[in-house]
Amino acid sequence: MDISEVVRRSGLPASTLRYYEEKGLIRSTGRRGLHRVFSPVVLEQLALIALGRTAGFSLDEIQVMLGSGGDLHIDRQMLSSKADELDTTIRKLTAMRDGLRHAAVCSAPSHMECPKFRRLLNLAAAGAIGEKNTRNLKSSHLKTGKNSNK
Amino acid sequence: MDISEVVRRSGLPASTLRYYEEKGLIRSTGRRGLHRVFSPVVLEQLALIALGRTAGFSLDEIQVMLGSGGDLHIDRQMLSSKADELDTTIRKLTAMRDGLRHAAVCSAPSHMECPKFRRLLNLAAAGAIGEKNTRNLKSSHLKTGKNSNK
DNA sequence: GTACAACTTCAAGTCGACTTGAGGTCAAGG
DNA sequence: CCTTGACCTCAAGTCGACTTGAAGTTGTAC
Repeated sequence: MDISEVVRRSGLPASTLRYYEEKGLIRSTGRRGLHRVFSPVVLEQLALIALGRTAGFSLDEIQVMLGSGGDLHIDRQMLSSKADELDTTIRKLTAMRDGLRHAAVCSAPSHMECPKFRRLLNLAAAGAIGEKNTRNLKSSHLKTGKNSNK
Repeated sequence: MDISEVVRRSGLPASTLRYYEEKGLIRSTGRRGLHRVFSPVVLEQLALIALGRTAGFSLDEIQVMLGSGGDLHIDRQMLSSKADELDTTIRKLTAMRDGLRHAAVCSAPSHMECPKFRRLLNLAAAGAIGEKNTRNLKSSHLKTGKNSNK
C-alpha cells in the first residue's frame, strides 16, 4: 500500500502518518523510489493508536506499549490504572453533565440562586481549583473546526 | 483583598489571575499603588470559570457567559447542548474504561486475540479515525507533573 | 519522452492556556 | 528613612500533536 491508500483507509492525513513514523509509532516497510510503502498491518496499529489516544494516553505512552517489536506488550497493571483514571474522569463529567442538565431547566431566576447550581459550583471549585492534579481536564468534543476545514 | 489572598483562597497562581484579568474574565476593583485589589466576588467568578473549564468550555466561551455585566447570563440552550456533548464523551469513555478493564484481566495470550479487545479496537477506529469531530478528546487526568512542581 | 500529480524532506507555524524571566516599582515593617 | 520582598509589566517560552509551506524528486499515464 502506498501512503494515499493508508490515508484513504484510515482517514488520517498523510502528514499525520509521516509524523507518526517519525515518532516511531508506525513503520513503513520500504520505499518505492522515494515513496513510502506500508503493510496492511499499519492499519491495525493506527487503530490501536486511536484507541490509546481516546483512552487518554499520550503518543509517548502509546509508543512504549507498541514496543519496538511488532506486537504490543501492554502492561496489564497500566491498563488497570488507566481504567481507574478514566473512571474518575467519568464520575466528574457525569456530575457536571447532571448539573448542566439541571441548570438548563432550573426555574430559579438566576443560576446563582439555585442550590443545585451552587453545589455544582462547589464541586468544581473543589475539583479544579485548589487541587494539584485534575487540572487540564479538557474534552473539547467537536472543537476541530479550524483543523479539518483548510 | 490583594492578589496574594486570592491566590491563597483560590489555589490559582498569581500569573493565572493576571492572565484571566487580561483576558477579561475577571476584574480587579482597583489599585493600591501598582498592586491590584480584588473584591471577594472574584472568588465566585473563579469557581464559575473552573466549573466551565471542567465542563469543557474554552475561556473564550466562558467569557461570553460571564458577560461584561456583573452577573452571568448563560444560555440555557447552550447548557443543554454542552450537557449532550458531555454525555457523548461519557459514553465513549465508559466503553473505553470497560474495554481496558477487561483487557487488564483477559486470559487471551495476546490482546489481539481477544474478541472484546478487537471490538474495542473497532470502536476506537470508528470513533477517532475516520470521523471529523471527536478528535482532540484528551482528558489527561493527572498529567500536571511538570506544571505543578517547579 | 514528457508532463504532472503525488510524493518527498525539513523547518517553521499553530492552538489554548498558561508560565517564566528580566527588569522595574513600591507599600509596609523595623 | 531605608530595606526588602511582594507586586508590577511585557515579551517570550512551553507543551503536545499536528499542520503548513517551500522547494525538490519521481512514478505513471498519455
